[in-house]
Amino acid sequence: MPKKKTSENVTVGITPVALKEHEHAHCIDDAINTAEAYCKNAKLRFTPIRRKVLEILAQEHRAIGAYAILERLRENGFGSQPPLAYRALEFLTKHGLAHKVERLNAFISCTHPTKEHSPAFLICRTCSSVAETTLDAAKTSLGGIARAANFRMEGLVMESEGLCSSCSRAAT
Amino acid sequence: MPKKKTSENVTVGITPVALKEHEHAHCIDDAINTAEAYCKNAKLRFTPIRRKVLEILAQEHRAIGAYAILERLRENGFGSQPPLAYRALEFLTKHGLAHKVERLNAFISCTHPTKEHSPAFLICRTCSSVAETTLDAAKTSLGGIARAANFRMEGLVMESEGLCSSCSRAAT
DNA sequence: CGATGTTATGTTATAATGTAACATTATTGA
DNA sequence: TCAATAATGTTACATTATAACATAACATCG
Repeated sequence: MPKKKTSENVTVGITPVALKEHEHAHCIDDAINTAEAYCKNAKLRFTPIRRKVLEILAQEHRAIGAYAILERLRENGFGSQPPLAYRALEFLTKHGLAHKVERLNAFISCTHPTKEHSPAFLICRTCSSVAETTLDAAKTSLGGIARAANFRMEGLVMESEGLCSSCSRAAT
Repeated sequence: MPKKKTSENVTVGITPVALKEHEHAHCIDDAINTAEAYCKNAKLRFTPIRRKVLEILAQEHRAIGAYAILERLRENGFGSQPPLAYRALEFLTKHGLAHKVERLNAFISCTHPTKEHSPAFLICRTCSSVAETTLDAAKTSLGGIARAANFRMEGLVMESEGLCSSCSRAAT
């Protein structure tokens, strides 16, 4: 992350949503609260381990690998067998509360939960920050090509690796 | 693949380039010939193992995992240690002669070699066919967002999973 | 309540994917 | 032909992910 100010107030350095300087504690609270409300409404069980995994993810605007999550789980008194992490991640991604960043084989908490969307990511190769934005898959250029080919799109992975604004400036 | 006709003449069922019924032998020859010319021109070494890996990839309009490639290499008298496959794949992807499909952790031969491009893929979840098309990364919706955020895009992963035309029809 | 079906978790084992590191061989170019 | 570079051979291991089955928690309906 470009500039760390305090553990509570972090500069994130990309625009979409993980953007700009912000009270980062809000991100975590928002993610948890939104997930809680969403699960309650949809009659899904927001269990302790699922909550903890989302908390872990929401603590950073970066993607985190399953085994790193697993380590954090262990530190918090949960078991440390891979299925624990993968099952919680499956639940969170299935319901749009988190996403997998394919390019990194790692996971990130969603910054636009509840909204039906195709996520897209800007991944900084220097500071590892990952910013999420949303797309209408059908309106992308690939959507047009798919339509012309009678290909029925069901999911879209769109991720760009490069340099975020801060790191790009620093690299000059 | 939607309909197999003969080993030489295969219906591929998506439009972009792996499109339509075609003399599939041409795909393989083209891939090899283009790669050979490209390497000669760029003074790169198109070694036997690199050639064989490209041949293996070009035999299918599907993505193939590194270990499946490795097995094919072994059948052809090459060694079967992972680095053999990964090094050849690194060479081929670096020079745009093949691509990695991130969603599948697998590789596919490029159908638009030599042209500088951002590849994009339509992946059929039923028949596993993968069709490649090209994009101008900067002109995608994510390109616009990146520009607004001063994010310097260096690479783009764009992959859609869904149903190809044939499988979509069959699923009705 | 209590039986029962369903969902989630615990646990072991293993599969699949990918890389580091170093030795040897081949090729290039002075 | 020598030295530098690039490619391959080889061993070992790191990382990511899942199968399979047992137990526990929860829901709900009689």
